[in-house]
Amino acid sequence: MSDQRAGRKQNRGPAAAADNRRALVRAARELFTEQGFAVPFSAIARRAGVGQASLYRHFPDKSSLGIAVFDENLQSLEGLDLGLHEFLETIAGQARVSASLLEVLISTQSPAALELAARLRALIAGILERERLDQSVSIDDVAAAVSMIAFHTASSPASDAASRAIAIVEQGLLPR
Amino acid sequence: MSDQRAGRKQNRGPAAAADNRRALVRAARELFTEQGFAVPFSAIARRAGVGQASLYRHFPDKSSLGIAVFDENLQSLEGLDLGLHEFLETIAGQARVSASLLEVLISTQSPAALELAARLRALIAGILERERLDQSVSIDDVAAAVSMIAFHTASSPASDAASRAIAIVEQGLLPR
Amino acid sequence: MSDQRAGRKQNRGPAAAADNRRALVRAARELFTEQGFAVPFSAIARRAGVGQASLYRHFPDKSSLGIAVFDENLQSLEGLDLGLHEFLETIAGQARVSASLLEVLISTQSPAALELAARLRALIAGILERERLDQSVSIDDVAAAVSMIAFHTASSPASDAASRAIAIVEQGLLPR
Amino acid sequence: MSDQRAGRKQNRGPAAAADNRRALVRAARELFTEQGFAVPFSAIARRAGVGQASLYRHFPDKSSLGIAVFDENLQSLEGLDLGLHEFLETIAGQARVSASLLEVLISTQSPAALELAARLRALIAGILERERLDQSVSIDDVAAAVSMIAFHTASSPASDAASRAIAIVEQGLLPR
DNA sequence: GATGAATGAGTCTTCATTCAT
DNA sequence: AATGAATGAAGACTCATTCAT
Repeated sequence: MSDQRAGRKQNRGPAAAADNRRALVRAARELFTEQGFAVPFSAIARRAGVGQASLYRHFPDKSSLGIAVFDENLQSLEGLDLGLHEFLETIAGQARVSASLLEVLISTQSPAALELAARLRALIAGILERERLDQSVSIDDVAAAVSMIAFHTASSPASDAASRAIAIVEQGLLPR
Repeated sequence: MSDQRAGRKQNRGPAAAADNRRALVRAARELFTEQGFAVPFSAIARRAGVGQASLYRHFPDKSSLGIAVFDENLQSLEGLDLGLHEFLETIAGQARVSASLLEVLISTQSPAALELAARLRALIAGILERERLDQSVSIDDVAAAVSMIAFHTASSPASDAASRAIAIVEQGLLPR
Repeated sequence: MSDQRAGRKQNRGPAAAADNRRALVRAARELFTEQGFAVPFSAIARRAGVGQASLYRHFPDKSSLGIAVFDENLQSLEGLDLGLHEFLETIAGQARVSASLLEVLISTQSPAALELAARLRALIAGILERERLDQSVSIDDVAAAVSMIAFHTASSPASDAASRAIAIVEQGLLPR
Repeated sequence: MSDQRAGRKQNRGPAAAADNRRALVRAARELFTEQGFAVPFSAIARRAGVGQASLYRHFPDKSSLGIAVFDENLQSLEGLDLGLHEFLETIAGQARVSASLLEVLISTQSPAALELAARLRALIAGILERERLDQSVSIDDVAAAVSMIAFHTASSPASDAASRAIAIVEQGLLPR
């Protein structure tokens, strides 16, 4: 009778920490996409193949997980120098995740969340500058547009929900 | 203190039926406003001061309650001959409720829900006619605008969320 | 506005009493057949098209309803002068109801229930006499056989459950 | 009295898993015996002294618990090389449990349930071979006999219900 | 005497969170 | 530091029974 019970996962020790973290963030992104931010916290650990308590060690609550997902999303966007239209399409393309992350921003006042909000605004500012819109379009307007597109697209079953929302909002933002 | 055990509510008999129904719809509207559509179904009975089973007798599920609230809202709007702007402001003014009702429409395919959807479209059609916009603005666009405004305003803590969203969307709808 | 609310059943007064009683017994028999004795008491009133409280007035509990059904069954059997085989087949043919009624007999000690038990034994005694088996087969044995057939047939999904059970039990009863 | 609030149970950690499983199966057997298969699922957790959710972790529904009890029963029988009479007496001796397990077999089509049914038939086949009855008595007949004995004995308050049922059925099975 | 609505207790099931190993 | 099992508190839903009309 060995010490290791069948079916019990190897305890790989500290070395697993980074791997686990990555797996958790990936699982969270998948589940936010499939089921929205309301997924059971425990489902994320299961999907990641990680123990329940390890999830709590890395992320004490769902918000902190959302922040980690958000952070990755921002990082990839920050490298792209997108135009406004592509930016909005990217948001809409991951509408379920985008909406989840906005929920986090709304419900959390942690420094980490505030920092993300600031980075999002900086990202928008860069886009506006690049498109020479920074005189006519405010960051707040674009932020509102992002929220409208994300929540609407995430909720609507219509296949053209995203493109319709983008079309309306884009015309709504541009100077007459 | 009478012989009657405190906490046990009087059974007012069938006469209470209409009162109870009204109280339930009112409580639902309040709680949808305060906490969104995700509010526990049982909380509505509690708020209405009505037994759990009575809630189920009147409304077998949360959707049917949402439909009742929606129906009242539509009825009041149908009498008003609003303009587009006032219409959108009304939606935004009860954003939490509006968003809840849209969730019902999305998640339910019952005949009652479909009828409400049709009435909502008819309401929009009337507005577009009255404003002579029916050639240039589609009902689908306005419906999407309603959804965007409702979900965004319901989610955003910013005090000017509604007016900003309406401004963007209104310009986005109008013909260039 | 008349006194009579739409959808509210006419209160036919005392004249309805006998009709209601009949409808309740019939509904009980149907539901015992379809779903067994465990059907919700309230379902019986609904099926009978009778108010909940009227059910309670006629039959204060499910046992008393079962007794009424049982009584009708016995009355029809008492007029038939069946042979043992036909008797057992009749039991098996209404296995769900038979099992329900046996449950009543087991769980109730009311005079009415005891009287039914006595009548059932008398019925069996008559059969044994007619078949000249009263010297070799005891009433208790037949009663046990009835119970075995009823409960087994009521429970088994096999299509030949009844005939198999009858065959076994019949050979088991007869003198070697 | 320690600092720990009374009523809050120690969390013994994973080490308790096997103990809990055993306690649950034992509690289920007891309660099936005392109250039949209709016993509330939650009562089993209470009797076992185990949290509600732990019960669900080990056994997602009552059927799977019934299968575990059944499995233990079969295992003990499989080692005994019983004769037909002793076999039937064993069934009758635990009639309430036997009847509960038959209910599981009837209501469930899971692979685990089908496997148990197969093992039961194999057990019967072995008995018939050992008693040189395999030419004259079918497995189906014995299975029906088991069901009749179990359900009848489980239901009947008569003290001699089991022996009477066995006597009838045994003569009914044997070749004339 | 009939009606059907009201009531709260009880059961099932899931979830966030904690803990021994 | 990871693991997965344990915990009890909610929430959904149903039922037997009672009551005003």
